Amino acid sequence: MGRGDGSGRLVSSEDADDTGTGILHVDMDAFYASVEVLHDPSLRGLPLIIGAPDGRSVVSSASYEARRFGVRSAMPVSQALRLCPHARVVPPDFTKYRAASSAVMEIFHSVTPLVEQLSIDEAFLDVRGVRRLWGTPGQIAVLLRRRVHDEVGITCSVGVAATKHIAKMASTISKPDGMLIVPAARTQEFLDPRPVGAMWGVGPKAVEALERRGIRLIRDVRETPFESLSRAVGPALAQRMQQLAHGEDARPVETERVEKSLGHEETFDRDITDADVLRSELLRLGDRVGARLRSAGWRAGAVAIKIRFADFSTVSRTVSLTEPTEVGQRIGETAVALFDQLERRDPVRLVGVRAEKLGESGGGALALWDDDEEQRRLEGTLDDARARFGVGMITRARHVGRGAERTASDAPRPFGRE
DNA sequence: TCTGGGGTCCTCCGCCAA
DNA sequence: TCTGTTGGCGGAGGACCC
Repeated sequence: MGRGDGSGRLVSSEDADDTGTGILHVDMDAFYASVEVLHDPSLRGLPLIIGAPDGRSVVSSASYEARRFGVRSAMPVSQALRLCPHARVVPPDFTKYRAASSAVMEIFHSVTPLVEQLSIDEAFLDVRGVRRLWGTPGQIAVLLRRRVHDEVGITCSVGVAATKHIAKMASTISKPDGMLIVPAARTQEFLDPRPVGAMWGVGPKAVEALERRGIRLIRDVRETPFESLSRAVGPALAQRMQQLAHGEDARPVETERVEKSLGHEETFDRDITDADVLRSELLRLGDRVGARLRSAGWRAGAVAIKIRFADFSTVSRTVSLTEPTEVGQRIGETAVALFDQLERRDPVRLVGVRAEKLGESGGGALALWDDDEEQRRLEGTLDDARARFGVGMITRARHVGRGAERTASDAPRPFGRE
């Protein structure tokens, strides 16, 4: 499968066994920093921090030279500079990054139409249908890495596996500038010894909750009864984790993405107490949101604001609009109205405005109840639930949350007052 | 010591209607 | 008319991702 290089990094040889694979996850290495080096070769080999040099900025990206000093993404720039005082701080330039990203994505699309761009610097590729053209998944990974290097000038890491989740984990482990192939038959062997936090969607809070119950490795997740896992992290995450821990991940590579919300937020250099300043800021953000809605070609069904106070506590308020809109002024005025309803008037460090498509945010979880004959009529829901949880486990189920499919109306009302 | 910005998804709660 | 139950849905907040 791969060999370690002593740093925890694991890579495969170019001709490693790739039986049963077909999904690639490609991730650029220290993307923003690499693009900056591309534009200014004198930066090569230096510890680089991408982030605004002043104010309350955090690290957007750091070169591997800076990472050696403990610098990490999302760390305040001031803290990063204490760790690595001689680092060069470069303000981010997204125009450059988007151009480099487009060039990379173009290479991917020249190999397969099944490309799912996850973010500016990573993508999934389904290469199962293009073997005749380009070779096995492992050979395609080698080809892509070479082309990204030769044609764009940066390095990337590639995970090759049978599913998206394993491919994603593999690319992370192979970083930087590596490739890791996990043949389908060795999926479980790959997963079992890894920490739960290596799973996609399991963050620090979930790790903490799991470790309190002695669940540290993916093997532990597999061997823990669903009920225990569910008590630790909730039913939705527990279900997903158990499937992933068994190597099950049927999610296809999705080439199209429908956005559900868009917004802007801004942190002030200094905390603001003047409500009029905050109101004009909300109006300005509303205008920007409106402009983006118009270019995206959809209208807001709801408007949300986010206010973060000096103590970092955050409140949000949302309101559905009677008439969907893409007019910035209307969005801004709605945001101001929401703000004026807040009672708290502490100093504010951040304000944000977001437009939502109605009925497409919020929950959608599957919840479980005790036995109830009536609910058995909801065949579709039960079948769906059985498929997710295993046969015989479900006696009663429903979907809850906004945007979820309606199921309860299929059953007779208990008190017959339609 | 200080914690960005742009998103998605999940959980919980309260209100309302049937 | 009142009360209890259920389900839908809006909203708030938080976890997580890059």
